[in-house]
Amino acid sequence: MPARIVHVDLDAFFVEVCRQQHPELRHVELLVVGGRRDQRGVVQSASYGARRFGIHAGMPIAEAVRLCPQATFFQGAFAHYRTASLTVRTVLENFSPTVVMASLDEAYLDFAGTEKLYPVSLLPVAEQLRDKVRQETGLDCSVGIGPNRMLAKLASDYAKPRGLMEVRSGWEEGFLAGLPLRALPGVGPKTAERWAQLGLVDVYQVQTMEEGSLVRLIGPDARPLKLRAQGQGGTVLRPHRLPKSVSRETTLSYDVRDPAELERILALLTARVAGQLRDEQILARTVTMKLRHDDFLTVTRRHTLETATDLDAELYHAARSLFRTAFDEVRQRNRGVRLIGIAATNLGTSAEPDLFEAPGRDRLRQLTAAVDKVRGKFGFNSVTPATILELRQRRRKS
DNA sequence: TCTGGGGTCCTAGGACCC
DNA sequence: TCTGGGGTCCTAGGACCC
Repeated sequence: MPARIVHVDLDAFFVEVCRQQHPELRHVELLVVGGRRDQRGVVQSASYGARRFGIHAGMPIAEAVRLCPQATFFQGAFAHYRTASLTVRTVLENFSPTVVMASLDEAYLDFAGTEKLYPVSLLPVAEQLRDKVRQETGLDCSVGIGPNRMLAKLASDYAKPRGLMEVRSGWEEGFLAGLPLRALPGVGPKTAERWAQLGLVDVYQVQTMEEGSLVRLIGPDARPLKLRAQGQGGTVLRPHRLPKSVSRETTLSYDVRDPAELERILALLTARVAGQLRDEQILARTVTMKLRHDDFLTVTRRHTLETATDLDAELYHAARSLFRTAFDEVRQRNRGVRLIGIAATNLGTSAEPDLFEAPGRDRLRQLTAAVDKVRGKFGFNSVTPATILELRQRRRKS
């Protein structure tokens, strides 16, 4: 019995959520969301009208401005996206017990075991699902149905916007034959370009080529590519996975050369990461610090701790010494810093307390718990390191 | 045109151990 | 004094996704 996976993809999600939150944007046909027109950044999502000017997600804001100066540029709020996404999820949960959000605007649903209920096609359910999402959230979506995740997703891509598409088992190769390799998940711009240089552009070519020739042409990627071109893909949906990393990074509005200022920002980002770790009851053993020089050279430095932690002070201690090492290079190259970030990886649960905790750590933990309590009541910014306060005041003055 | 922020997964080399 | 092979952990970087 082939699996039955449904992929739901919200149409222009960020744009539509912004319209809902800001009525003055409702009738703006050329709307670009992601940043203001004078800000550093990239397009998060563009209205279908703006897309006709060639604007798409991932494009630098400055280029979008050049392509369509008359468009409205808007920066939305993450909290609104998250709320909308949770509402959609709730609607979807009425259709299947297994709903896995792949991102804020995408979900996979498992319809295994519904063969008696819907013996031939899931299209009628998909239609109900689309209408229900529209009715409950005001958002449009496209729905793809397939015998695995890859085909369900490609089907929803094909159906966009507001469409439905089902790839029944037996039709996989026929459906894929019309697509470029670039459409396959995992084939990004670099890989597509490399293969194009070798004359390999379309899925159809991979389907018809003998595996031996394909191996000689592109090497060890041949076998997995061949399988995907034939329509094979994962069928298991795994909900509630422990995250592999928790990170915060920020591109500064101007390039910074003062290490003290960067350390203050690093402290703030670290506090956010540590707060999330405690929220989710996760401990981290590895701290990664990231710097992007103003010429876009990007450097990471990481350190693995003796003992896993979720405490600001311990994470920051590691992050700061990594920063100091990495900043030497910035100085030697005589550059500024464009981006700074921190990631916690090597994660595990903090379910059971450590009976052999180092002395002194207990007090640090109590202090942190007190801070979390205040933040729980009054918001994250109600408690900040003194160094951050100074940063805020300076920003306010400038 | 001047390139976000949050992630996942993979590779490759070196240290270290048996 | 010139050396294996496998496993695991660590670091750094890169491709990719939305």
